[in-house]
Amino acid sequence: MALAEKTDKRVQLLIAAEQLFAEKGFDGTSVRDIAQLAEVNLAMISYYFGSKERLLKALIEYNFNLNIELLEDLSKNESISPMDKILQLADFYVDKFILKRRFHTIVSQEYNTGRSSEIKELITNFKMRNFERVKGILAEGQRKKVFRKVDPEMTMATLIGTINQVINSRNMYCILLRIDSDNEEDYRRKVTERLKIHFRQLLRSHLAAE
Amino acid sequence: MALAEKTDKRVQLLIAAEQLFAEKGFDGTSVRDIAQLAEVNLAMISYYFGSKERLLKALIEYNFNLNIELLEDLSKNESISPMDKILQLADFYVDKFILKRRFHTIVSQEYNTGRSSEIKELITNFKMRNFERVKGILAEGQRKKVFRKVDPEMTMATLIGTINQVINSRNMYCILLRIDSDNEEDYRRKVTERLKIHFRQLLRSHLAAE
DNA sequence: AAAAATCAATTAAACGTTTGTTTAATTTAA
DNA sequence: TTAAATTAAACAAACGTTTAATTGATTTTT
Repeated sequence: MALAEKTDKRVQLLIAAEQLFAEKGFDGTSVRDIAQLAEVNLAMISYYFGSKERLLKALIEYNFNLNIELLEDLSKNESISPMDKILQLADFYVDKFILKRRFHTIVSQEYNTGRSSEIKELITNFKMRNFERVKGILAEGQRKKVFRKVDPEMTMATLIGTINQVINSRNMYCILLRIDSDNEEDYRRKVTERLKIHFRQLLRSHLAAE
Repeated sequence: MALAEKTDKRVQLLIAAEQLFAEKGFDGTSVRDIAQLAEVNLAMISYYFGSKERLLKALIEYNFNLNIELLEDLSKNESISPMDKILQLADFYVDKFILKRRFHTIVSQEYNTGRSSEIKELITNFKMRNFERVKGILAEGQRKKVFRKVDPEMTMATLIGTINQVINSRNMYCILLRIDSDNEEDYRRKVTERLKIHFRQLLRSHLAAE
């Protein structure tokens, strides 16, 4: 708690907001909830971010700008086969989405219901960048005759949709996979492994040329 | 006639609530919004449903109890091969989820952020029923040596997750698939077809025994 | 080096709206 | 005449945001 007091209050607010927006939704969370969890005066939200909505925007912008260069490297790497490339990409998405599951839950919610077109554009751009990356690998694989012809948009929907489904139905998959919902570390490890194995089998048979 | 008029305003409220909850979220929608769109006095919400939350519960219960017998028939039918059975089930889910996309968006939102444990249990039960159905077909296919061994929980996540991804990122897929977002009928036809073809290819290669 | 000035950080309190719900009166239908 | 349906108005509580005052630390002036 002494460490928390030392930390920047701006960061404390972002952390608290991420947790609460994911658990109760943007409109279901009051600025007083956030301030209380962050142990910060509620006026600091306006002071640092201007408004509750700009706090959300800052949260989204910060998370979207993480790890982008990591993915660029993978896409350009010529020494990896398309199949390994897509499997590594799937692993990357699994790791990142599961690790930041709260944030990605917020993104899912906000893309539908959010009233801010600024935020919607942010999310659309992020999704587009990800899709272009997948589409590029699929095209490369087809050019090299190691992938068969598939629907790139639907394949993307399957990749991201499967992960989102597991994240956004966490309660259910904790029951099905017999995972203690309170043990976040155990949840992360088990779900990550199951998803990666599933994708290895699914993507191989879906993409491999006959 | 008399009965229809009696429940008329109740139905109008349910229809308006479905649209608004899907577009702006449960907490983002006020009872005044709903009453205005339904052209009904806002006190009628408490009169008919008791509260805003019980209105949501009524909406969910009503939609979950549709088409259940239709699915039971398919599962029990012994004259259909497991592969055709799972493909018909996928088609069924695609049709139903796309047709009732607004409702299923609400379900996705509310399963994470909703504070009512009653509603969460409703949704869990619905998801469980669907999973048991899929799991049964997968087991039958493996018993008859026409399916290989796959992860049932993850396969379910892929099936429902892919559809949900398309529904919950509607903006994005309208851009990608060059669909006029305002033409609901065109959207429904094109997305439904793309999803069904994709599933036919994906599930066949994923499930077929070598 | 002490005092004064400056500016960002922080606070409690108050602001005007909007929220979901209830009330009590009135209309409608049987 | 009775009960259900419908209404406008009122309710307290919660909402996001702003205010004006105060603190704390750093810089400037004396």
